[in-house]
Amino acid sequence: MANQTLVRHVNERRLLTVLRVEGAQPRAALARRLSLTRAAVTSMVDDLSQRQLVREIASPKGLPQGNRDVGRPGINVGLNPAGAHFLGVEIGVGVLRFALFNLSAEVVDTETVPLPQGPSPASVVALVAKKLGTLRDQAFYHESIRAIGVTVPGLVRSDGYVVNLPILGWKDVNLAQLLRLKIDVPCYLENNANAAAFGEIYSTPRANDAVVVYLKLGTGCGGAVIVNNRLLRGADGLGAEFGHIRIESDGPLCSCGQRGCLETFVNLRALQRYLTHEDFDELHSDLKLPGKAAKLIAGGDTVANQAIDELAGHLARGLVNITNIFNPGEIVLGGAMLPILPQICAAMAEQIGRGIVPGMTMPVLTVSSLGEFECAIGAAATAHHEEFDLSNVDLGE
Amino acid sequence: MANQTLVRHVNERRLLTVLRVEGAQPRAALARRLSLTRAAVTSMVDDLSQRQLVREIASPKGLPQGNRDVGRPGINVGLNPAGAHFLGVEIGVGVLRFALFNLSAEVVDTETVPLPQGPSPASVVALVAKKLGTLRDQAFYHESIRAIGVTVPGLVRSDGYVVNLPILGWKDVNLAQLLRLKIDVPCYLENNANAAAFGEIYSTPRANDAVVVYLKLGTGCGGAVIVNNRLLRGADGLGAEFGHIRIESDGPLCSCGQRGCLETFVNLRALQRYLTHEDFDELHSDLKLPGKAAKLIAGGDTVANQAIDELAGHLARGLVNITNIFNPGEIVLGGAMLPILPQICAAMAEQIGRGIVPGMTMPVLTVSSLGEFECAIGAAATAHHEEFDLSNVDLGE
DNA sequence: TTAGTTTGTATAGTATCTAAACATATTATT
DNA sequence: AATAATATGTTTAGATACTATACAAACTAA
Repeated sequence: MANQTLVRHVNERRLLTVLRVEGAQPRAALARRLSLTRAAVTSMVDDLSQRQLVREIASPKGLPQGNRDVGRPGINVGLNPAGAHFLGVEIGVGVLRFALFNLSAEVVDTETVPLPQGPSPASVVALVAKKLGTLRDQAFYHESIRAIGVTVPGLVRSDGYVVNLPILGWKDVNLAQLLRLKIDVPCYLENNANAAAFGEIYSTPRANDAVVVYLKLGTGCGGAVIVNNRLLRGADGLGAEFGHIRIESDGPLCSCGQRGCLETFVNLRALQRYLTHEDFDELHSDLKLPGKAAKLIAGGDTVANQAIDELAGHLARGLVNITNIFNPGEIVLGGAMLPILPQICAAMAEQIGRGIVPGMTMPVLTVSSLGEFECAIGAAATAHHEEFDLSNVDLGE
Repeated sequence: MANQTLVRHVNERRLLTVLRVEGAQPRAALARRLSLTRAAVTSMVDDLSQRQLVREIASPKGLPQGNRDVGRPGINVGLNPAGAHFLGVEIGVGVLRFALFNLSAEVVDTETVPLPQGPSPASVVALVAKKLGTLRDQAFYHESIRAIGVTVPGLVRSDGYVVNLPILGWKDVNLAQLLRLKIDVPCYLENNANAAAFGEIYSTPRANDAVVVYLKLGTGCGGAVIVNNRLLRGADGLGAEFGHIRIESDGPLCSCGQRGCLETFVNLRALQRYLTHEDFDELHSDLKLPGKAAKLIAGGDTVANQAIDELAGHLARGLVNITNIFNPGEIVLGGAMLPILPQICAAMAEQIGRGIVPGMTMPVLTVSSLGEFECAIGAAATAHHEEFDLSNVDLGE
C-alpha cells in the first residue's frame, strides 16, 4: 500500500502515538507537533472520534501557543482509553498470567490462573479463549478487545511455531495457528523476554532513537534489544540469546551443550550456589530466593553481599560484551531476581565502565518497572503496537 | 512530511530500488511488482525520465505477463546509469581510495592516492574536493555527482565527529562539517567496517529481512550488522565492536585496556605470531602476510595450516557469541585477511555449528566479494542509499 | 469596548492514487 | 488474410487527503 490512504494511516498512527506518549492536547498543538495544518488534524480527529479512539476532554483547559494566556483556548483532544483493549497473556511454568491494556497502554486488569504440569497447547488456548469470553461478557469490554498478545518462555519462530519448549513439554507447536482458530481477533506471538522488554519501553516511552538492551534474570538469562522502538530479530526470529554468551573457556555445562555460558553463572540456581556454597538441582530453583537474599542484604549479611558481588561480577563481563556490541544508551534488568537487581546494578557499574571501548558512553543501568506481570504486560504492548503504533507502519518493500 | 508527496516519494524509491535490484522491466511488470496501477507507473516513469534517472531500453524486449508470448510487448524501463553518480572515499592509513558509483550501483572508476603520515583533516578534505573537481571536469560527470560518502578507520559519532583516530593522529575532529564547508553536495560519514558491510549488501542485494553480520579482519577486527537493509547503530552511533568481545578471562593486553579481547587473538599481528611463534610489533604488521600464508597453504605447509586453525578457533568462539546474539542468516568476512578467509571459514564451520543454541539455523559463512576497494565502495553505497534507497525513507516520528 | 491573538472549521485548490475505457501491438485461430 | 484474444501503455474521471486561505468563535489586554 502506497497510495493516499498510506498518508492518513501514517498520520493517524503518528497522532495516536503522540497522544499516548505526550497526553491530551488541543488540535492546534497536535498540528504543530505533527507538522500538519489544523484542518488536517480536525479531519483526523473527526474520524478517530467517530471510531471511539479519541475524544475531547473538557479540562484541564488547553492553553494557547507560547506562554501567554491570550487567544481562544483549545479543547484538549486525548485518547479514549476505553475505545480499544488488548489482552496480554503470559504462558509461564505452572501459571497463566493475563494483563489487559486499554488504548492508553494502561493496565486495567490482571489475573493469574494456575496451569497443570505439562499442559497441552490446546488446553492453554482454551483458557485464553475463556478469558476473552469472560471479559466480553462485561458490557464495558464487549466490543473493544482488538487484539491478543501471547508470550511463551522460549523461542518463537517468525512463522508462529514454538520450536522447543522443554519446560512445558512442547516441541514444534504451531501456536499461532491454534490461537487463530479459536480466537476471532488478531493474535501476536512473542518470546517472553522480548515482550517484557517491549512492555518496559511502552510503559515508560524512551526517545525514538533509543537503543535499549533488556535482560531477564531468573531461572535462565534471556534478553532482548530494542532499536527505533522495534525489537531486534534474527533470521529465524530468534536472537539476543544473551544467556549463551560464553564468558569462560570452561565452566558448568549449560543446557545448550556448551561450557562457560553466561547463563550458567547468572541464574537462580547459581545464586543459591553463591549463597550456600552447595549446588542444588535446577528444578528446585526457588523463585522466592531473590526476596530472601534482599532481606539478608538489608540486614547487612556478608555472605549475601558476597554472593551478589559474585553474580554481578559474572554478569558484568557479559554486559561489557553486550555493550560493546550494541552501544546501548540503557540496560534494563528484569525477571525473578527483581528484589536484588538494584544491588546487582550497583555492583556492576564500575566494572562495566572499565570494560567498554574508549569513547563509548556508559549505558544507564535501570531496573524494570513492571514487576510480576511484565511479560503479560509486554504481550499486551505487543498487540497494541501491532494495531496502533507508528513504528509498525510497513511501506511494503 | 506525511502528505501526498510522501506517497510519490515512497513509490519512487520503491521503483528505483526494484529497478536496481531486479533490472529493467516494462511498466506493466513494475505495476504488478509494486501493487500499483499501470497509470501510476506511467506517471512516475515520465517524471523520473525527465530527471534523467530512468530511460526506456529498446532490447531485450520485455515479455508480457505469464509465459505466453501473446499481447503487446512491453518496453523495458531501466535505470539510466549515468543519471547520477556517487563518490566513495576511504580515508585509510597512508592511502586515500576513491570509488565512483553510478545510479545502478556499479563501480565505474577507482583511484588510489598516497597520503602522508599523520595527514591533517583539512588536507584530506582538500584532496577529496580536488578529486570531485577532476571528475566534474569530464563532461560525463559534470552535473551528475549527487553525493559523497566518506569512511574513516574508527568511530564516527552520529553528530559527524570523528572521536578518536589514533592511527591518523585525529581526535575530536568535526569531519562532517569540514567536508560540508568545502564540498557542495551532501556528504555522509561512516565507519569503515560499517561501510564495507553496506557495500557488500548493496553490491549483492540480500532479502529485505536478511540479517547479515560483517567482520573486517585486518590489523584490527571491526564489525557491522545489517538488519532490514540498514546498519545497526548504537546510542553514540557506535556499536558492533566485535573486536572487543572478551573470549578469554586472560590474554594479551588489548588497546582498549582489557585482556582477552577477540581482537588480540584475531588480527595480522596474531597471525604472524601463530605462523612464526614470535611476537612482532603491531606497527610492523605485514599487509601482505595473508597472501603469503595462502601460498604456503596451497603448498600444503603444515605450520601455516596450524596457524589458520589456531586463528579460526579463536574467531569461531567470538562468532558463536555473535551468532547467538544476532541469529544472522549470513556472516560475511572481509578485510586484509582476504586471501586466507576461505580457509578460515572452512576451519570454523563445525565449531560454530556446535556452539550455537539449539533450534537456531547455522549462518552461512561467506567471503566479501569487493576486495581492496570495499570501504570506498561501501562509502559510495552509503551515499547512494541516503539519496535513493527505499529503506531510508523517514516517516518523521 | 476595541484590538489582538489563537483555535477550530469551511472552502477551494493540489497532488497522486485507482478504476475504467481505449488505442496499440503482438500472437493465435479461423 | 481476417478476426479474436491478450497484454501494454495512455487517457480521463473520480476518490482521498493534504495545503492554503478565509473566517467565525473565544479568549486576554489595553
